[in-house]
Amino acid sequence: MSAIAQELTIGEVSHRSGVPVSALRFYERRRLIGARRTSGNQRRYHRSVLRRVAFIRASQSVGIPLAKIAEVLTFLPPDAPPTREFWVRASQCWSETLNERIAIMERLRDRFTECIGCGCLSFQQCGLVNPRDVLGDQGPGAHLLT
Amino acid sequence: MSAIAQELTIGEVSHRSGVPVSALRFYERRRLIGARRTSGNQRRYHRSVLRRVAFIRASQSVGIPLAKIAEVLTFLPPDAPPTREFWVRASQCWSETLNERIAIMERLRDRFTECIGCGCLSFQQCGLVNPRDVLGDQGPGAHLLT
DNA sequence: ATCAAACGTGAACCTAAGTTCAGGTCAAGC
DNA sequence: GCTTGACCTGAACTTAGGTTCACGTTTGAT
Repeated sequence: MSAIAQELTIGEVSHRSGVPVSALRFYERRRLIGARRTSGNQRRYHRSVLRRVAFIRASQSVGIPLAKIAEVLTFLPPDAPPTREFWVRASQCWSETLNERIAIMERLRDRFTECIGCGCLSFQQCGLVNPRDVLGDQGPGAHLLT
Repeated sequence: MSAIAQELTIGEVSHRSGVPVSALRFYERRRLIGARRTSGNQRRYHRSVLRRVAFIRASQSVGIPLAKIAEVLTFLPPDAPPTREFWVRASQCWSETLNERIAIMERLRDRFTECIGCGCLSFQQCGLVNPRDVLGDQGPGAHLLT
């Protein structure tokens, strides 16, 4: 399969990471990953791309949009394993975010429970249905990040 | 503004709820809300639509997709204030979901922190980058719900 | 009776995150 | 040296959740 030791084809990266080939190409267009090309224009990946891809998927799984992930990935040296420095920076970005989201959801969960208690006679005044104090006035959708 | 007491135009609902008129019409197409029509085909809403809309937005704010919200709204009697029964049912649906999501994010946050400690020499074996045990094999995106 | 503001409709457009497809090229085992 | 599976590209399509637009009708205050 792989010719030169340590270099991976897109199929190998896909298989090892569980991420579809189409998604890998898509991430490349969005500049989240990169690869050198063979003389025949095929992609050849450095092993470290597996870590990048893993990082991307882990981040996505908590709802972080690709654009944000791309920003954080600029801390990661291309074609090299993630440094401790990278982890410190990424973690600063992510865990603040995660903590905020956790807090938002806990508040909402608790308010739901309160609403049951109160029978929601005061629905319109109730914190649950006026979550602006928590979420701000950001329009529709799940504005947990962005 | 309002002619018959308690009936609201779409503009009034929009203004009071903070939800754009276009979104209200969109929710109607998705059968999340409804309204009677005047002889001139304009929408007239029962006051209770404000509660429905508030419920929709509160639910969306924690990432619940409209389709799921629509399901839960079938418990809500049309043109009537939410009953205690409704709250019990909705809360059963939502708080299970919220608890799961909170748990997922806490695990991921903690793993991020671990990764800093470990310098991620074992990145590929690390729980963070192989979150399938947590999220299952659901493909891309934030599969926290659905 | 008039007239502007508010309302109505359908169609097109938008972002995110991809997937699918058509048509063509590369590479490696036999 | 040939063949087949893997790879390439760009374009079109998808779902969610809407927004924007063009164009026509209703309302209700004066």
